Amino acid sequence: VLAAAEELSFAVSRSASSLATGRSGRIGVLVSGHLGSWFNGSILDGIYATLSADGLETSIYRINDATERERFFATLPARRNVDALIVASFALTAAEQERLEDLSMPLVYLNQTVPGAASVSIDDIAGVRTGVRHLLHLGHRRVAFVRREDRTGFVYSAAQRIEGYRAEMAAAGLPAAHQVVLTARSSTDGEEVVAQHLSHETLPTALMVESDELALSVMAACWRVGLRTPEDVSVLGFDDHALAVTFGLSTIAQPVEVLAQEAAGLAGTLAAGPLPDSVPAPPAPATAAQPAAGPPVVTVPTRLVLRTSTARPAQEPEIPTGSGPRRKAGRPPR
Amino acid sequence: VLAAAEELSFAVSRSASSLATGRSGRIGVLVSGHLGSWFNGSILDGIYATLSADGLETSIYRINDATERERFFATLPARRNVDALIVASFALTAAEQERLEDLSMPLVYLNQTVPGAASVSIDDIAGVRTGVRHLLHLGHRRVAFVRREDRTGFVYSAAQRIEGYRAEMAAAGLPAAHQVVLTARSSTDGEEVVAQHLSHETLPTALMVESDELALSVMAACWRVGLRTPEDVSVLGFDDHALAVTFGLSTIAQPVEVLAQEAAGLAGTLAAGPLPDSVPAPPAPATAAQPAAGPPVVTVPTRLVLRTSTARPAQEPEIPTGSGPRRKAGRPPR
DNA sequence: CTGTTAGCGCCTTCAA
DNA sequence: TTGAAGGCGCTAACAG
Repeated sequence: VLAAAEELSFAVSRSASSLATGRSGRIGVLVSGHLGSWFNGSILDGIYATLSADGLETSIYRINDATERERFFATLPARRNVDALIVASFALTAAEQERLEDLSMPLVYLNQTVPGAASVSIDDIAGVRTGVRHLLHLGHRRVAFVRREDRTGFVYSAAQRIEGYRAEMAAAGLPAAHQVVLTARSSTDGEEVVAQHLSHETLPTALMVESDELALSVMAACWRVGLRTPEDVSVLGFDDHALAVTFGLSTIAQPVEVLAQEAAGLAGTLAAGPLPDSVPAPPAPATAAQPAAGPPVVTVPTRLVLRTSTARPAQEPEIPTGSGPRRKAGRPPR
Repeated sequence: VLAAAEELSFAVSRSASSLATGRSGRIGVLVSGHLGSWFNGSILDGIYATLSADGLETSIYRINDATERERFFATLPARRNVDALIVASFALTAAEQERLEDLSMPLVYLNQTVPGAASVSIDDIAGVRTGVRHLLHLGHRRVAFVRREDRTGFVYSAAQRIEGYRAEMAAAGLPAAHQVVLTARSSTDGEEVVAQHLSHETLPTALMVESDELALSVMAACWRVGLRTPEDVSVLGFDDHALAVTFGLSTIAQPVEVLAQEAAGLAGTLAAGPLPDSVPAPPAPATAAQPAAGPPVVTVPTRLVLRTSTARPAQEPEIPTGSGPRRKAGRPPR
């Protein structure tokens, strides 16, 4: 009997087994934007890898614009079709978060912390602070931050990164007046950034860029007009995009594989837990004992990766680095 | 009644409906390698977009190594879990193709033509021929081809591209002796390519590179050693990677969105056709009339996209371009 | 045209 | 330990 099954390479129908067991063996991933973008692609790959190792499938829910966003939260297509949902998208509104609660299935937020919900994220602000600190320690004082305009109403955790810049600059005694923010309209808008950079009264010597994609575009635009990196300007990115290594871009690495693995593992575990009541549960009585520990909130560390786009500024800084012996100026190490 | 359903944002269970109807509303996509790679990501995005417009879901089957490859074809997990399969991976062996036939579900090959099967692909060879022709018309004679070593037993349609180079060079009266092939070990191995390039007795003036990813790596390596593009060497890529525009890489554009859309549309249509017999059909009698037309085989055109990495060679070519009046040498147009 | 019912394929429970 | 049966939620066929 088994031999025959083997012979015909019988595969169980997930539909039928799901109907019988009440679980679909599927984890949903809510993403926004292009699936082929560096972040989405990497996250998807990591999630797929760890889920498939557990025999689970990955279901994608992609939201590209306001209409799709509205419809997703109106119809909640994930309901009863996945066992858990990983939210790896823009920042949700409170109303949207509540709506997802209605799903009565485990939720895992990725790069987005929600009170009372499981999440796994990096610390965007700490990451940027590390990056800016690195530039300051190299001797830079005129450090600009390069950000990207918010797109169509979608806010990402990356939008917080500028706060890390502000905080670290302020901590170094370089408050608002010394801070310079350059703004790109899109991630490929390096030209505009260089234009703003070159228009500034006192040329920044280093650029902390919100994302690698934008940083690469900025570097390319620099080179086009003859600005060398790091000789004329240091450029530091954020993400560790696949092509950062190709172009020698120093960056704050965001460990997407770890992020994805943690989120997927968590989602898988939670999904394997007790089945949610099929009938909408009545509001929990106020007397119910609170669960001892809240849902897991994991933060994975970022890491500064030095390549060849950052170095000490060409001129000796006017302000000494601070404590420690004053070092002799030398050629920045390659 | 309907109001109540609306209220609770009821969503049908795909599992149950699939069990009842015999169709899962799901299309499988077989891919290999990293889901976040430019090609996989773009294809997935396009497929997802057109499928979801038809209310279909996308199921990913990713094969990363020989073990996974073997297991996929042994267990055929797609069986009974998707309504059609899009094969967007390495070139399948004849045995593997036959195995997929066992699934008795519609198959659509993407960038891979299989006799008797539906497929949608670009013409890799014609694409490269166009690219090489462009370089020859610019006046280049010492045109090298840059390829990537086969990885672990996975052969991709891109491996044929070198044939386009050979053919076009030969057609231009530049046979084997004039042809130069540089080989990279990986897509990020530009250094090695430039090393080989600079070691060659007579320096090629143009490089036709198998893929944009590799071309970007080659350009970066060129710049690192002071070789300018296109002044010192023209570089032409293949794909139209998202970052090609950022770095001004001229390229043969492969319209992935179209590819994906066609494949998904085809798969959706075929999946909507008659249900396959659930009992394995007996071998068709030899007398059965052949269906009039074979399955659809669509070829989508590639397109030369000129940016700033290709130009006329610095020196006047030794051999005149051929027919037509000899033009005066001038600065290559930017 | 609306209301009822059988059954899709699998899992789990209960009986043998 | 092995075998038979009910039901998961939905659809389609059928009866009213």
